[in-house]
Order: sequence, then C-alpha cells, then structure tokens
Amino acid sequence: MVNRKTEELAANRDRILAGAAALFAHRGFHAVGMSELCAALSLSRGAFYHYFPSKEDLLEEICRRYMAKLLQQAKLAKAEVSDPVLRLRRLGAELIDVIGVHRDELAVCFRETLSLSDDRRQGVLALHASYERIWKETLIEGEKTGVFAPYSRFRFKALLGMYYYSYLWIDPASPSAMHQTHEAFESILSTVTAARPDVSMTAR
Amino acid sequence: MVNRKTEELAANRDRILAGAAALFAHRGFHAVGMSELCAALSLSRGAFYHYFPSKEDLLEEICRRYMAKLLQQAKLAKAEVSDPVLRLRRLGAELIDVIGVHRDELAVCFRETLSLSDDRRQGVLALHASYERIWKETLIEGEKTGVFAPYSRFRFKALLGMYYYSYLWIDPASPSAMHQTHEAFESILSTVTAARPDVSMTAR
DNA sequence: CGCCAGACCGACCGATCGGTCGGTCTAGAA
DNA sequence: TTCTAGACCGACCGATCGGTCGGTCTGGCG
Repeated sequence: MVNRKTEELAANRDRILAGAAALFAHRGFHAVGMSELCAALSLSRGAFYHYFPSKEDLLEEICRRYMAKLLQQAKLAKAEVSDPVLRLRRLGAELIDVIGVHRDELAVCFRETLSLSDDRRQGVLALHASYERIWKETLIEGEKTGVFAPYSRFRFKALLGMYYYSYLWIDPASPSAMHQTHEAFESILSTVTAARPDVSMTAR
Repeated sequence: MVNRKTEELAANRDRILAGAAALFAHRGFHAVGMSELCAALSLSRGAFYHYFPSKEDLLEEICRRYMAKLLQQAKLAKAEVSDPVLRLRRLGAELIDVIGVHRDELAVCFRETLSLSDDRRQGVLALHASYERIWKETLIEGEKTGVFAPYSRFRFKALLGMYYYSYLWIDPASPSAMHQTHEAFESILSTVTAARPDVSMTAR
C-alpha cells in the first residue's frame, strides 16, 4: 500500500527531525557535522539524503514546523476567545506548554534561525512575525476595552522575550515546576498588562 | 618604549575583538571562517594568529570580557546601594545600558557561549552565575525587609530573561527609544517584584 | 651602519565539511 | 518467478575549515 509507505517515510523524517533538533539545540547547527548527526541517528550518510535534500532543509523544517505550530495555536485562540484578558492568558499558557514539550525544537527556532540562508530565513521570520502580531492585536484590543494599559511596543517585546528565553531553564520533567512556571508567568502577564489607575488618583 | 608597544597591541586586539563580535553576532561563530573574519578586518590570516592563539580564544575573550563587565558593575551596585529597591533598579538600568552599548558583544555572550569547549564554557558560565546571584540576593533581601514579594525562582528567571532577550530588538541609535526601554523595564520590574497586599485584604 | 625583535605575510597543511553517486538489497507487484 | 521501485549504503568529491611556518619587512637601538 502506498499509504503505508508514505507513513513510514514520514515517521522516519520525524525521527530524524527530533534527533537533529536535540543535537542542534545542544551544540549548534554548524557545530554538528553530517557524520556526527548520522551516527547519532544510526543512519548512513547516504540514507539521510534519501529523506532530506540537504542539511539546511532539515534546519528549515524544524524552524518552520514549530513556528507554524505556535502560529496555528494562536490563530485558534484568536478565533475561539474574544475576551482579550482570557485570550492573552491562553496565548501565554500555550507558549509555555509548547516550549516545555518541544524545548529542543524551540531552542533551534529561537537561536539557529540566523543559520538559514536569506530567503529561507525570511519565510521563518514571517511566521514568527504573524505569531507576534496576534499577541500585539490582543494587547491593543484590551487597551480599547479598557482592561489593559495603553499599548507599548517596549512592554510587548519585554513580555515576549520573557517567554522566549524560558527555553533555557524551563524543566518539563517536573510537573510541579511546570505548574509554578505557568503561575509565575500568568501572574506577571496580568500585573504588567493590567490597566492601572492613574497614580495621582491612588495617591488620593 | 615598551609601554607604547603594548598599548598598540592592546588596541589592535580590541579592534579585532569588536569586528569579530559584530560578525559572530550576525552570522554565528561557526558560520564565520577565518578567511572571512580576516578579510573583514583587513588582516592577513598570519597577522591574526599574531594577536590571538586561536579562533576559540577570540570567542572566549569576548564572552569573558563582557560577562566580567556586567559582574563588576553588579558588585559595585551591591557595594554602593544598600536599599534593595534602588539596587535592583540600578542593576536593571545598567544591564539595559550595557546591552545597548555593546549589543553585538552581548549577543555573542548570550548565544554563542555553547560554542566554547567544555572547560572554557565553564569559566564563562561561572561569571554569569555570579552575576545572577547578585540579582537573586537583592530580591531575597527585599523580601526580608518586606518591600518585595516572596522570592520565586520562576519570577527571577522570567525577569532576567526579559532583559537578556532585549539584545534582539533594542535600538541604541535612538535615544528616545532607549529612554522608553528603560522606563518600560523599570515599570515592569517594580510592579512584578513589589510586595502585594494579600488578595483577601484588598478585596475587603 | 649592523643587528634584532616583532609585526605581518600568504602558501601550505591535514582534517573535515556538506553533498554525490554507482551500486546492493529487499518487499511487493505482476 | 521475475521485475521493479525505493530504502539504504559508504567510498569518494571538491571546497573549505582552523592552524602552521618559513620568510620578509621595518623601526629603533648600540
């Protein structure tokens, strides 16, 4: 059956993608040679090129796949949740979850995108930009309905950076640590974005 | 004069360090070859090895130098400012300043440390750990005096990540953007770390 | 002047890079 | 049983990697 064949091929590609992501995340794309990569996957060098046209295609697919996953989740959140507060909370929680589950892959997305050739990088960055735009739109919606403080590009970048950087210390092996991570980020997110009463008012 | 000679040598080393940092920051350590590096610096390959024993020494010195700079500033802040709130504010402001002034170098510190061999990386990471320890101690001091919320490792990591990640979008060329960046980060820092009254109390 | 230290040069080195290609093997179709 | 598609192999390719080394040039000192 043709279907069966394509399934096996896809499964092998997935296995390669996962192994390569782990290697690239820990040692860097350019630092990992084809020999080392294939040895780690118990694959001959010839076999690798049966599944991927080049080493760079491999990197591109890792970046595209997980940036696309984030974007897809965000689009769904936008479609399903109209309240900006709840939607932002969901965006944050899902971002933490994806980083926890696919830490190596996201590390590659965040750190190795610049190893792509210009045109390939453009495509990945476009996905990234679309993803961030959904956060931005949500912040602006909340500003308009008065639940969020006025939009600030700097606060926006700071918040996202806080999430992105977590791939370096997040601990998906410990459920309680993941729980606390979610709590900490949600707390920060709400206090930072909340519309604050005018200082002169609180000071009476 | 010997002094004169050593000054010139140090100046040339600085020039190489700065040029290499710019290249490494934009294209990655392993992606930049010695030929390209030397061409960009108008240096022969032989001349480079007159100033540095190896390419990796170059990377190590960039990482060490700027992590040491951060650490030194932080130690000074700790010695000079006893109030945890003011000290934390200073730590944040200085971190932003260093990232703004030495964006390429800090990018190399944050992204290419893993390209160092094991023992060299250990040294750099030790500096980094010492630096972060000063932030952590400050947060804990503030907790004890009641001005900060109880210490949380996750909030601590989130805050630092927010600062670190800024090397990707900060714009040192625009003074007004830098000013707004400082304001945004200081605002976030104070609201996130502030000791909050118990929820049940505010709810009356 | 002769001399020397050290700045600087670039052809050259072995190793490894990413990638190729002629070929073998095998499961399933015919 | 024969035939074929495609999974898989590894020796091999030219290019480039980081690094070396014998040598040239030059400013300053005795």
